[in-house]
Amino acid sequence: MYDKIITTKLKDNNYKLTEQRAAVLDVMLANQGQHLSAEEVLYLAKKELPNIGIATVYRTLERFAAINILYKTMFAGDKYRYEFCNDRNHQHHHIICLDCGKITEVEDVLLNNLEHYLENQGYQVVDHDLKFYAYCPECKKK
Amino acid sequence: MYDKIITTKLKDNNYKLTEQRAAVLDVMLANQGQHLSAEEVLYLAKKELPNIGIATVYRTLERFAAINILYKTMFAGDKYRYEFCNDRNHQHHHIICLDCGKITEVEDVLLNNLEHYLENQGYQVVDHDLKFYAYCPECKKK
DNA sequence: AAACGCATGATAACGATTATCAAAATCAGA
DNA sequence: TCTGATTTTGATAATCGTTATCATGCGTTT
Ligand SMILES: [Mn+2]
Ligand SMILES: [Mn+2]
Ligand SMILES: [Zn+2]
Ligand SMILES: [Zn+2]
Repeated sequence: MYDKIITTKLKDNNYKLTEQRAAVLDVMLANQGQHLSAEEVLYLAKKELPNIGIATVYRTLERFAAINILYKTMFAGDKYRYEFCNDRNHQHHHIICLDCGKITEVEDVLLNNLEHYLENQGYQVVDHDLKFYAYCPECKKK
Repeated sequence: MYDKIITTKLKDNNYKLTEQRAAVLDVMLANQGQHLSAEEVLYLAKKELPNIGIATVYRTLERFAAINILYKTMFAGDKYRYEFCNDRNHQHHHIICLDCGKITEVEDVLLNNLEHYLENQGYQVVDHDLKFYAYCPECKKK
């Protein structure tokens, strides 16, 4: 029922798909493109599984992020947010509007140069995280 | 006694330089290139001013960051770190070694392209924050 | 059935930051 | 210089996201 890539990742990490984990996964799949906090995931998952607890949500999000089913990031130093991560949107970055808080996404293209440079310096780059703080077109007009 | 740029920024924001604030500023000036937590700043500032309190340190760091005397950033989702910010190192980015945790710095050069692109899209980019997670040359050898 | 191991949920603990508030210092005007 | 207003400070309480703990449950293997 789930995408083959997902079930493969789960199996490769011999990772049991309990009903709690399925509920979390369903929430994340149903909200692609959104950046949900653990509390928001709990709220949504309770609709499918009313007795699920916050600890399980945290544990599940953490593990899904570890096997790259989810992308975990923090935008404003307050709390982590999670989004479903397929191979299309894997490396993308965020523009956070300083006025309305809206988050939009940027493709990862021009960073490859910089990474290659660092690898020539002897680094082995595993990941990067780029955020732009800006006024979005709507807010800029005001 | 302080750089003219600093005193100007303080005056422009009619910002009184109390002995507590001077102690914090001294700590940051004496530790350029380091990324200090509030707790570490407190520890160091107490050597100059033993009665300074943690609340004042937080308040002072916050305000110095607001007028761009300090650069405030968070590396691993745990706590904020601060570093002195002059006009030379203003826009730079960090490589965090996933093994030893060492932080090194990257000049900000290749991001201008991306920013220009976003500005053409109607954004007004104010700041950006880029972190690389990598193995540093020493740790890569192991 | 018994023993094992992993998963769960309730809740306590943690830790960084912020809020509160009374006291102290500083400032502005008479 | 007195005086009242304003700002700053330090102790400490409160907040809040996250992690740790632990007893319970449940599926699997002997
Ligand atoms: Mn995103
Ligand atoms: Mn730095
Ligand atoms: Zn906006
Ligand atoms: Zn290293």
